[in-house]
Amino acid sequence: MYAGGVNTPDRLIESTRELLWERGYVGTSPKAIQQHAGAGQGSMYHHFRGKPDLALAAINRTAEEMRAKAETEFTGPGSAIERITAYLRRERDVLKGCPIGRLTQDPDVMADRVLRQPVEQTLAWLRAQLAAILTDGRKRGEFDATLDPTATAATIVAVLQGGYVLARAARSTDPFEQAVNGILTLLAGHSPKRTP
Amino acid sequence: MYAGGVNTPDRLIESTRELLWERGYVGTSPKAIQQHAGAGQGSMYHHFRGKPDLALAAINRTAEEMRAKAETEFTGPGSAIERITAYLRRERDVLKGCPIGRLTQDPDVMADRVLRQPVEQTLAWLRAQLAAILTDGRKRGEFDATLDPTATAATIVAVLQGGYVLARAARSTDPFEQAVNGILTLLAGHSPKRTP
DNA sequence: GTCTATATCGAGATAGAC
DNA sequence: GTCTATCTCGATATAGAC
Repeated sequence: MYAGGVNTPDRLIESTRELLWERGYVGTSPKAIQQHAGAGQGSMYHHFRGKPDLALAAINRTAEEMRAKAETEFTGPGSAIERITAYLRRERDVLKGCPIGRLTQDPDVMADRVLRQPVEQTLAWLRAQLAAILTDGRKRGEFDATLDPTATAATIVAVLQGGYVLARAARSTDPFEQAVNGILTLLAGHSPKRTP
Repeated sequence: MYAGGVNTPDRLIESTRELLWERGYVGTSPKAIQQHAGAGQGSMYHHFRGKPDLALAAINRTAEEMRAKAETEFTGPGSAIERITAYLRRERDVLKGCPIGRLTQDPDVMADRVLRQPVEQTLAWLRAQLAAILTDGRKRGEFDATLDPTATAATIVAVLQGGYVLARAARSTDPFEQAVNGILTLLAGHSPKRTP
């Protein structure tokens, strides 16, 4: 109830965000949203045209929030590897997984151009940002020349997304943390300063 | 129709496997399974007690198949890095994702001990196998001492699972392949033979 | 074993009163 | 803006005939 929102449309959006995160699009009913938001049937259909409309508002807000959070770490102080470390080690609700990534498994979301778009864009943006940071780091001599920024960026985002999957399967954050530690160790090994 | 099975129970299981893969547990109805299998209502409920029972049979079969396939690559010829490469680069239906990993996003699956178990076990087994291969590789001098087999194994499985997510979001296999290339390059960089 | 009939419930929405 | 009534389907079965 009262999912953080001030007015009814806001509470409906916040409730939808939470339910989409926990149960996905297919598993979330209008009725469940209404109950979670403490809003009536008529109220919901007054403010939104239906489930897809409400879901779009929820997904957009989540995507925006995700980018804003990542941006503070990406544009923060420190070397490339430090900024990437800050991003990967940020406090997260690991067992709940990624609210955007999980939507890629939702057939009704992926079948809808409009709902799919923020998912597509957000993950593409993440990869691009990390690639830029890696390119920057390579210029500053943090990584050797064999490191491909685009490929490595995809690897890093994949480790996050896959780390969530492993954590959920194990019902433990351990595999997530191991995966993050693993990629950071491997990245450190690509420093030209390394003495084998 | 006729989802590869010979008899009715078999066709029902195969149909369930395909639908679970495409639409998940919540998004798959008994009716859809029956139509896909070309079986009637009564027929399905004669052979299986209901949707969870049928799903369990389907998930178990998928899990078994996944382990069998991975095992041929893990126990194949070649160095540790070669076996890992063979596993990661195997022909896959990348855009469909991992039929086991996707179940971690299914609230009704994760809420059921029995349905959850094969998911949990399969991914744990994968990590353990890769850790063993990495330990072996380190003993043979393929990797330097800083490489942690358990952490790196989690990273590798996460790259796969996350690579699927990125590919689905982009509706392209490119990010998957980039992620795989990225992790393989990073692993190669951890060879003690490397001259920086 | 398979078929059809029937039952209950929830999903997703529209209509019109207040 | 919000509420209640109502509607149509589909989800998920059970029962009993064939």
